[in-house]
Order: sequence, then structure tokens, then C-alpha cells
Amino acid sequence: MDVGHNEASARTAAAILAAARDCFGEAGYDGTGLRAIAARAGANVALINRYFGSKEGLFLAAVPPTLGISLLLDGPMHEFGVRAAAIMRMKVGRGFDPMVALLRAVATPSLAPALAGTLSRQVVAPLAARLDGDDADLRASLILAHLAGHEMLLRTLQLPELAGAAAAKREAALAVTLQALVDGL
Amino acid sequence: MDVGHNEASARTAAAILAAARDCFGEAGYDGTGLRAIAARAGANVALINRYFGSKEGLFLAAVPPTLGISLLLDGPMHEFGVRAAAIMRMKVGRGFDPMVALLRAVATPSLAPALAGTLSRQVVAPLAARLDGDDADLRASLILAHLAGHEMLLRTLQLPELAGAAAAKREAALAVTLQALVDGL
DNA sequence: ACCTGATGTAAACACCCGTTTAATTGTTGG
DNA sequence: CCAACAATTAAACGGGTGTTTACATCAGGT
Repeated sequence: MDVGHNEASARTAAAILAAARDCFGEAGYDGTGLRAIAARAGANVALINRYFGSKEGLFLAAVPPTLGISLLLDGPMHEFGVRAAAIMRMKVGRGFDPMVALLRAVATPSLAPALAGTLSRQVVAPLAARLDGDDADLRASLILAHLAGHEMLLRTLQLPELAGAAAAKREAALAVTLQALVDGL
Repeated sequence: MDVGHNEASARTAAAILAAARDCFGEAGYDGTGLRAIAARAGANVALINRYFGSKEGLFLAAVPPTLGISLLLDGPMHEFGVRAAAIMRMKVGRGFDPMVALLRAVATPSLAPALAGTLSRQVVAPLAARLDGDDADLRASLILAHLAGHEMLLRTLQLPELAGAAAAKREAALAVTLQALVDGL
């Protein structure tokens, strides 16, 4: 894998990555076929395995690296709640959301360890480092849990009570809940 | 579907339901094949479609009805947090958990509307009815979001920071977070 | 010009899927 | 006893899966 030596192959590999992000984000891991990704990328199916080894390899190469939560951590922590809520809002309608794609892959057992490691390294650890007080790791995990559950119920499941609430109220509620976890238990 | 007229068919239908619960809970919706369910139930694959119409019909007949959150609501609401945390603990090791099975099916788009309706009716609505103060529906949704995210990260994904924390601390943190949502924003 | 090695392609592989059909077994009422 | 009907079965259906193979294409270096 990653056999690309000249720039042509690098371009098609990038096209495959982009197509994979779209497909995984829309249909989930199990719901996406390699042939659909290849078609969208304008490439051949065999190239996926050539460049990324396997479907799992492609998923892990495509989705987790785009997770970066720098936006969330970019600013004072006493405003974390409102900032996070605002970011959630801005993401609506934006094409690809790696967090949603990740949540849609949780059900696949063989992917779980890698996903846990990615979330731990790229989200929980940097977030915990910014938290003052005791049990920073635990609180960071709970923040992620709340954010993940919120995304799942709102976007993937579209729970009526959540999707139907006034956006301003929903964001405010999300903000105070997250902020409480930032400020301590 | 539901063609059963005598007791024999009712027994095999029940066996299929039980097997389906186990399989869906262990491997998720997409990860479970009808033949695996039939084998575990000691029944024939065709009977599944005869009694439940389709794989989706079987899932919806097997998992959502077992969701009941009566335990959560059975007691004073000023102790909701600690009670919920205690229930989470007791469920560990217990064979089948419908909440986990539900979370593992979220990724399947065709299932989402039914799941949203079930959660709304069987969890959010009864919970909101017990909440005092403004925005009961919204707060009930956020409680479910936090619970769902927590379950997902702890049980399905086994996030190191969460699974590795001392159980007592984890429960205490979960309790105060949930209680804060019960008490109001 | 020729060979080499990277790039891309079509086809096949072996397997699993949900669903349906047609036939068989088993039971029950006339 | 035997027809009628429910319950169950094995087998096939059509299609999709991830992956691999063998073959074609094309660039660059000697």
C-alpha cells in the first residue's frame, strides 16, 4: 500500500480518499461498497486495495485524519460551550463531517479499536490537556460522549424533540451542558 | 406476517426473537445475517420472513419493545443521576442490552425513522414528563444524548480514558452530569 | 528502440446477502 | 381415513461483497 511513486498515482489516490469520505459520510461504513467509491472517484476498484490495502485501511486513511478539533480548542476555555455549539451549527449542510462518519462506523467491531485510539489521541487527549482541575481525562471523555450523542440523535437519527427544538434554544442548552463539564464536576 | 395460529409457531417465533436480540446486540444490524439468527434459534431462514416480513421487521419487533426505562424513572427525580449511573453498572455483563443494539443500528439509514420514533415515544417522552421546569423535552433529549454517547464510548468503543477510569469515579461523574440536566439548565 | 517498472483495467474468485419458491412434513377437524 | 390447512424445509434466485489475478498501457532511463 501507498505504492505511489509519481504524481499521477498520488492524484488518483487523493481522488479515492475524497470519494471515500463522501460515501462513508453518507451511507456509513457497512452501507458503502468499494465499487461505489471507485465509481465516484473515477478510478478502478483494484486501485483501492493497491493503495490502501483493504476497505478498513481506506476508511482509516480517509476519515480519522480529518477529525482535527483545533477549532474547538482555539480560544479561551471559559467559552468552550458556546464555541462548540456554534461549530455544530456551522457544520450543518456542509458536505462531509468526519465525526458523523466515525459514529456511523462504530457498529463495525473490527473497526472499533482503531476508532477508539483515534478519538483518544486526536480528541480526548488534546481536550484534556486544556482542562483545569481533577479528572481531566474523564471529563474530556464525557464531553466527547455528550457531543457524540448529540450529533447522533440530532443529525443521524433526527430525534423529533431535538431536531424540532428552536435552534437557539438547542444551542444554548448544549453550550451550558458542555461548559459545566469544562468547569469541573 | 404474524401468521402464527397455533402455539408451536408462537414458540419458534419467540426463539427467533430471542436469537435476533442476541445477534443484533453482539454484531450490530449490518453485521448480523438472517442465517446466523436462524441457526441460533434452531429454525429455518424462511420462517423469519414468514413471521416478521423482513430483516427490518424482525429488528423492530425484537429490539425496541425491550427498551423500557421504567427502572430509570422508578424513584425520586432528585436521585435520577445516581440511579442511572447504578443501572449502567448493573447492566455490564448482562447478556443483551437493547440500548447497545439500538446504537449499533443507527448507521442504517432505512432504520433511522423507526428508531427515532421508538426512542422518542419510549424514552424521551416519559422522561420529559417527569422533568420540572422549562424545556423538558429538550433536556430529556440531552439526557438521552449523554447516556447514549456514554454507552457508545464505554461499551461499544471502549475508549481508554473511559474504560480505564475507576468505576466509582466514572459513575460519580456520570451521575452529576445527568443530575444537572434533570435539575434544569 | 528496448526494456523496466509504475499505473490502470477487466474479469474472475469465492463467499455472503435478503428473499422467494415449491415441496414436504405434521396436525387437526369432518 | 382423509381432506384441509398450518408449519417447516431445502434449494434456488438475483445480486452484492471485498479481494485477487492476469493482462494491457504508458512513462522514463540506458
